[in-house]
Amino acid sequence: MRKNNLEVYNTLTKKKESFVPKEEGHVRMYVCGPTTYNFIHLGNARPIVVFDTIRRYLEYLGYKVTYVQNFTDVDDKIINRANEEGQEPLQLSAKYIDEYFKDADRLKVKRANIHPKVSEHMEDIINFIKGLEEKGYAYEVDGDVYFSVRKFADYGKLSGRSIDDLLSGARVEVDQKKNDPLDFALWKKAKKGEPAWPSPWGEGRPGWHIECSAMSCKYLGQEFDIHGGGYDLVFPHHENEIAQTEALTEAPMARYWLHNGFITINQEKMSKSLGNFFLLREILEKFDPMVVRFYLLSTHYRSPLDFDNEKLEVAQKGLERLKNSYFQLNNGLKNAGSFPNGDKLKAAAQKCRSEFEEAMNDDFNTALAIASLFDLAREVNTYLKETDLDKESLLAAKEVFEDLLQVLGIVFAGHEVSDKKLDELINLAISLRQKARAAKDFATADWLRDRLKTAGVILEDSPQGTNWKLEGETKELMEKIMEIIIELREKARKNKDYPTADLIRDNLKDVGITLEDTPQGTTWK
RNA sequence: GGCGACAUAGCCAAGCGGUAAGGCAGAGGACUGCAAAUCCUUUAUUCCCCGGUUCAAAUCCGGGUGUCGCCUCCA
Repeated sequence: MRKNNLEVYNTLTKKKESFVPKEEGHVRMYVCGPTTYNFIHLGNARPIVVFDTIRRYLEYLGYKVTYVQNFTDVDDKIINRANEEGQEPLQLSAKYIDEYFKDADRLKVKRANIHPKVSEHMEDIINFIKGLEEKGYAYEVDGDVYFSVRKFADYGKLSGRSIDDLLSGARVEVDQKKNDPLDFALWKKAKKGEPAWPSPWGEGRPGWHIECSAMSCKYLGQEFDIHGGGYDLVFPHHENEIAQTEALTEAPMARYWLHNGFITINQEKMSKSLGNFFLLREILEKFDPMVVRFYLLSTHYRSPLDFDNEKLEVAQKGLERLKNSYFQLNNGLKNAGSFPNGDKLKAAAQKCRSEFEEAMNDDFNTALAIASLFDLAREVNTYLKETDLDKESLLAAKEVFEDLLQVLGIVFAGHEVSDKKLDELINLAISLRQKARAAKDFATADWLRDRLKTAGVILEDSPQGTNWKLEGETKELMEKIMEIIIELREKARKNKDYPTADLIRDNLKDVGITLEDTPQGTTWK
């Protein structure tokens, strides 16, 4: 366990507090997940990434984390959508739960320990409501069950409003069935054609808020450590959860309430009702998932984050800088030895780690934490200009780099490989050989054929052109062929045959491969 | 109408009482056969405005102005 003095901003107390879990060394957290009637949009992605990062940092500190994220799979919007599409509601939501995981996986969001669904917790929910009824906090009216808000003295403590404020600002049409306009539904009587479950109050389904109370209680118990979600859940969702849970258990529901700010478009909240939302997968068509993740973490989680393509492009460039540095670091490691010139780098690595931790300890300030990574990248890049590289120092920097990227959930993909690219590369190699043959440079042509053969690409010349066969895995083949092409270009450069060298570089660019000449040799990406 | 948040360079964004991080963009220079990448220098006498507290304020207090959010489903 790392020593820490983590402070988190608690919506409940409206200030930063020292973070102390109820059980030493173990953090229990619950994060409100999506209602699954569509693909997730960027606004949904923010809390997912933010709380995943918080979880990763807690784990980095050495805590055991029990992470629960629910799916709301029984809901009006799901039912409506399913009716429109002539589908079963639960089928529809199951589909979007699948799709949710596809998106979350691409963003490198770790799976929760438990992903409870409403549809699978009817008994827990019903028992919870029964308990409230027994305690006098709930009442039934014609198959509906409501929570008596006025019976719960602390109502409003999370969102900071009084019952009178709520009444004066009420925009809701008063439902005559309720005893009090503020009361909210715990259980809704089934309408015709709706999914319904049997209950002591007849066929019906749960209200929205009760699921989180019942499921968090079931998996995390009383007074769990962190309850998270978007800021728009503070009222009424979380307020109502508190009322239900605390009325029943007579214990605090959660110790720390964390809420992330909104994604905005032109300064306006991105939301389904405004229709100004972007589906995550639309964005992932244009941008690497890691760029999106990096962008989401480049601002403090409680601040609003404005979205447009340009901002993603900036994030992309920034991440690229880190990525270049990280890969050049690995490249430098190949020929590193033991030299006494790495003290500054080692110190920088250590400084980076401590600044990163300090930033994260201050209410998960990822924006500041990322800045420490940029500082390390600069030191690494500077050190890489040395002719003698010290392995131990490079490894120290690499370890910090990797540990911290792991916390952020950023993974740098290695060389992108695909069969299509492999084909293009081989065709390029063949055309280069053809060029040599045309120039009667048979030495080079044969050299190329032999080297390719060793690599697993067998060329066969025929009157119709050159055919080829492959032996081996795509990834290995690509690495080897690149090695050969770079070697070929190196030869040309030595002979000051720059037109050929540049032609090779340009052709590679067309395939989507960029060459970089460094003191340690040429690398590609 | 009630409640709340925020305003920092061309853009994004930290800092939240001790004399303005970081990224992107721009300018100049270095390296390079040319590129790419990288490095160095440079870019806010000042943090929306006006008062106040303090030896000291972007940071605290009061008053404006502007933007946004919640009070209805929302992450």
